[in-house]
Amino acid sequence: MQTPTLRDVADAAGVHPATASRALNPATRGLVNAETARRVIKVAEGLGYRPNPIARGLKTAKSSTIGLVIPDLTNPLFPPIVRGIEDVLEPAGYSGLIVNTDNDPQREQAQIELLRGRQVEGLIVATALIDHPLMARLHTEGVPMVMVNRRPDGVDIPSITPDDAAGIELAVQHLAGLGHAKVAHLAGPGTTSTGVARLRAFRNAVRDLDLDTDPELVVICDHWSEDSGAAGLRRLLDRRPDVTAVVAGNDLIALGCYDVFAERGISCPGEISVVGFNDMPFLDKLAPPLTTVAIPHQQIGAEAARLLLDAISEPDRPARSVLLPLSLVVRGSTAPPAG
Amino acid sequence: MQTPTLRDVADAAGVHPATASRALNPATRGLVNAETARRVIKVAEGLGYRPNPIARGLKTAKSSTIGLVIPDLTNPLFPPIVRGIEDVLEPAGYSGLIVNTDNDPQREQAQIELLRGRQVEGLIVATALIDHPLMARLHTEGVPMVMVNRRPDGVDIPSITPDDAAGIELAVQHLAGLGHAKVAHLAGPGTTSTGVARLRAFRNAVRDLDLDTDPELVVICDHWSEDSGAAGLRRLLDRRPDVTAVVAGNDLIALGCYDVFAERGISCPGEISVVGFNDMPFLDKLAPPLTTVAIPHQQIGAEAARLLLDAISEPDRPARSVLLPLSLVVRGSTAPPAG
DNA sequence: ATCGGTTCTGCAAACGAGTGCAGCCTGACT
DNA sequence: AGTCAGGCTGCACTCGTTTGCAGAACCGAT
Repeated sequence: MQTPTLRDVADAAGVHPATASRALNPATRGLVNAETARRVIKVAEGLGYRPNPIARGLKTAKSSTIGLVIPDLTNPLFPPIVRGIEDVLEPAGYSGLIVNTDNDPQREQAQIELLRGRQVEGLIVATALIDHPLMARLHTEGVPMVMVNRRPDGVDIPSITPDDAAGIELAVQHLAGLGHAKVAHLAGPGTTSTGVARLRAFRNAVRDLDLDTDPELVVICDHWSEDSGAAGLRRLLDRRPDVTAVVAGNDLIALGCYDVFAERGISCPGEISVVGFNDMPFLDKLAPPLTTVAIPHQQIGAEAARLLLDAISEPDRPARSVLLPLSLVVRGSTAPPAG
Repeated sequence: MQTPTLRDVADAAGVHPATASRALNPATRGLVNAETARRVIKVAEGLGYRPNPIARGLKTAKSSTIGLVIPDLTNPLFPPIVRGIEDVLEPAGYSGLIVNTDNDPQREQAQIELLRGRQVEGLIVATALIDHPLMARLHTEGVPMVMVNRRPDGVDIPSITPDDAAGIELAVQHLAGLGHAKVAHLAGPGTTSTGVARLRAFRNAVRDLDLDTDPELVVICDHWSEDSGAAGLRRLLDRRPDVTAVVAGNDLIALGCYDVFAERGISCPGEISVVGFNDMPFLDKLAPPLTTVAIPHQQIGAEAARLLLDAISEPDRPARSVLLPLSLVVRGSTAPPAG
């Protein structure tokens, strides 16, 4: 016996499929006699009836599916966010379809095309660039979407981002408090909102705290990756070997620093302190354990999902954006400067 | 203008929808005049026609979707496997739907129910237990599925697993080669195939290499987790404080050992050497970098996806299972025993 | 007894694509 | 010229569910 269909239930209950449909759907249940409804429901349970979402989707033009666009699931930043998203989506009867773009715009476009082909009802996007024509276009086409972690400029799309400025301020204050005066920043790419926001916050912070404002203390990395971080630190050390502390754009960039420390025999935090950003898992097991700015990953995801579900159910509510608070996790990679 | 439908294409091309359908579908294209087909295809491209998979799925009873059942996406072992899977699924026109079970059988059942409700055409399951009635039932019901990483006993389901025995042998040989005689094993739970296979392999290896075979040197951990690993090592040290090397059931258990080392002031690898299993990302950044048995994560996923696609297209081909080769990655957590 | 109004149920038409079957046309062969 | 085969195309139905509309049954009020 195949999985029973609505018609089977209706036949077994002695009613018309339409009535069965109404009885089974909580929203329309009021239209049918309470007694009949009860009977239909009982029969449906007895048969183990599960409505076919494909058929329903065809009729209602809804897929109960939303697309998750991330750069790379393998990046430890994303799994917790994805879980946060799914934990909200699931009780709402939605499922998430994950695609990886590998930060390739071409691939991103293709993947989003694919998602739209699958009739997703909305998009949660973690690949935003500051200048992102594709996102702008989708937005004007009315595709419900929310950005996580990063956001494009000048487009009124709802977003959930960490409070980058506050996070960097926390990091710089911590280092200044330890006595560091020559603090550098390995910034993320200038094409991402997080990259520029953190850089701007860094500049403000060093100025406000009367630290060294030499522009040579800022190096912009090409990617949010270990390798780019390592390359950035090498460049920095070649220009300013006297630097005593580094605020990394994110944890991966900080990990790149560790590689350079090993390579050049620099002791951390003895000679140079490092602060990361994101608080990826297992950072506490590093040598030394990485001091970093912690963002509430799961909460970011959950909040994003909620926002998207809102946007889907009330399409013309104004875009709402949320800035999530974060905290500094002090571990072993920061210490007062030598001497 | 909404996304164009098959009827739109047909109208624009001046043919009947049925003809358009046949022209667009490579499998049936031979039935229509080559010239007509060309024209229809051209028009379809012009309009940006994308077949609606929901409608197609309704008619063909295929969803082009497969379910990925994993314990927890947040566990670093899984993202690479998932990527491997999706990299194969995508070109084949399939998408993966991920669910997390948190190792809760109740939740697992509910999630799988949900996946089946969404008409997935097959399942890739990473949550197998040795005794797993649910999987056995699904298998007899004819649900195409393949197991990754772990497999149930006594059921003829295709699976992709690492060669656990060979891996453990590699680890024990390495330690024996360094001069260790008192090697312990922190085994994973006996409810999982990997747990028992690795334990059995460990027992064989220590016997074959003439090492200490004291059963007290084996501790079975309740879960594949840091905490369980830490608890296991504490128990071990209380019984056999003279142990000089530990083969951990997996990397998380090994990480738990690191916690105990810190807690009790034990130096690694000075006093105790540790070998992990799986080669999760970033293990090389630990202090000390963890020696571990590397499994080809992406390849496991890719192979699993291929096997499943095969099983879907040829349902009564006999189940094929693959044992993937692995290698030992020697890092800093292993050294000759003191003295 | 008639009417108006509920309350419930059934009918039938969708949604977008796939497909067996019938029928058209063309061309070739007798 | 008539027949037949074969190649294309169109018709109409189907997948499982939802939903506007119509009609049945029943109630109370006139």
